[in-house]
Amino acid sequence: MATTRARAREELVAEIKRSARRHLVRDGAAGLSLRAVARDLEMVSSAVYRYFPSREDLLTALIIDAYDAFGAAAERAEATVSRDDLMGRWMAVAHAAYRWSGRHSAEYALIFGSPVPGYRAPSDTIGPATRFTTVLLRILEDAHAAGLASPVYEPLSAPVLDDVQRLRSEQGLDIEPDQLAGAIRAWTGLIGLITFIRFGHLHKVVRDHESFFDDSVRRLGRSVICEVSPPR
Amino acid sequence: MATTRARAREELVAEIKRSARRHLVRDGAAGLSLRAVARDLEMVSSAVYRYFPSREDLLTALIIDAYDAFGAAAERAEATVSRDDLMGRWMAVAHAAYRWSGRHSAEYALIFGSPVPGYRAPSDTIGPATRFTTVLLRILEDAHAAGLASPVYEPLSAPVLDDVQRLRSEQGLDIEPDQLAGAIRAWTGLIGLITFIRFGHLHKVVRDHESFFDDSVRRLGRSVICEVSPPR
DNA sequence: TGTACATCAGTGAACGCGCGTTCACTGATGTAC
DNA sequence: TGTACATCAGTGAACGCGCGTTCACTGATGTAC
Repeated sequence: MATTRARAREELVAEIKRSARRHLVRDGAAGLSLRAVARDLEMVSSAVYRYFPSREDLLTALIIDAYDAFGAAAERAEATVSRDDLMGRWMAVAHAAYRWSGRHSAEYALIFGSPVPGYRAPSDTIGPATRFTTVLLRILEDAHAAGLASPVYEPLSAPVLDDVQRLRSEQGLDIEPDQLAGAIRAWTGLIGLITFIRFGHLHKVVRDHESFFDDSVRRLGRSVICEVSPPR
Repeated sequence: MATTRARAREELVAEIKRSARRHLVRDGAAGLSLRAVARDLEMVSSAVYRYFPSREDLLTALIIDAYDAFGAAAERAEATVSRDDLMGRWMAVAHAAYRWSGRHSAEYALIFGSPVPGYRAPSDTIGPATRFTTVLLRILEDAHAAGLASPVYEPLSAPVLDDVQRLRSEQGLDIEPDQLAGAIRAWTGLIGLITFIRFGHLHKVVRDHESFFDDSVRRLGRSVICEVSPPR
């Protein structure tokens, strides 16, 4: 049974992170301040140190939470689509990522924006970071199994093939190297596209960002997933 | 004739920016400090105000310079390739952008990284920002003129078509809407890819970043430019 | 070419603010017997 | 169930540091006649 103290602790940790996330929006990661958070919660600044040993640890916790929430949003969206609608699953995940990046712009910038100067992410962040890519990989594995992986128009260059084969055996993935390379390109393209749009580089170019996103992401998906079974 | 004073002023403006760029590397945009710059140049902090009326103005100058240098690097690289080697021109520009982003990581983050909290870019930054895209567009216009624009496999959705047509007439571009949309996707893909790699998201995935970049960017290029003339 | 005045560069002090982190302490909660 | 001790949460003061910006001032450079 959790003691009163343990429950109070959990709640306060959550409140600190909530407050920190709010400050992130206004001041960015570099401007996140323990003192500001303490003021928010009406505690004395040194009290925060009972919960996070340093500013950097708080930042790490926020990064982990952000990766986790980002991955969870993808999982939820993907779960609503029928298993064999592979393109539908890709589009659902992509749109979930796009929407999440809009609703949590500061947290998105925290994980996909400029590296925070002087901050080195500890290894704890790796696990949560893979939650999102795992969803993508599952779609691709299913496409591979269903024979719906896109045909290869262009062979990989030798160094890329090497890299991909190493990754494949390291992770024990049941996908052809060409397809795995395609998956990495699709993933890279998706995050790159979201980052580019959310950081404002399309502002004076395109008005309807969401439609442009949809169009681009569908093409990315098609480079990896066939929508109709190939003729036998 | 430039007076002694005017020349001294130009030099000091340049030195201040040089110093500021160095600080950018260590502390990021949010941490850029006029006082640190002043210490660097062994002047009193208030003296910097003779050259830049505020921290924000210095930041703006750095952003303008960064866009400008980025565009200039692209221009130089593109100029070394024969005019009718369209794919070669695309690859040259892409690799120049990639190399520049590595050699000037702080400045790259300044223009393509997370928005600086509380900073609103003035309209002076728009001009320099288009220098790079102008290079890309010229390649595409030449491809169009030479009949080497890639075939269209998939029509644009209505809202994207609208956006692109508006842009085409606004900018007076001599490119088909489908091709222009492709150009925007290629540009977005290029910067998205560079950002993704430079901000470290491929670290544990792929070892040979440059080869992966080359492979991805070549595919991006092929979606817009044919390498051989289509049969008549 | 020489002088009178205007402009500009740089100084030094100050204002008012913020920050991360440490430390000795008080009082409350939890645990072992 | 009750007591003794250990653990933990939160306080308040302090250390030592940083920041942007303003302002009255001195002395050098530029300009107009």
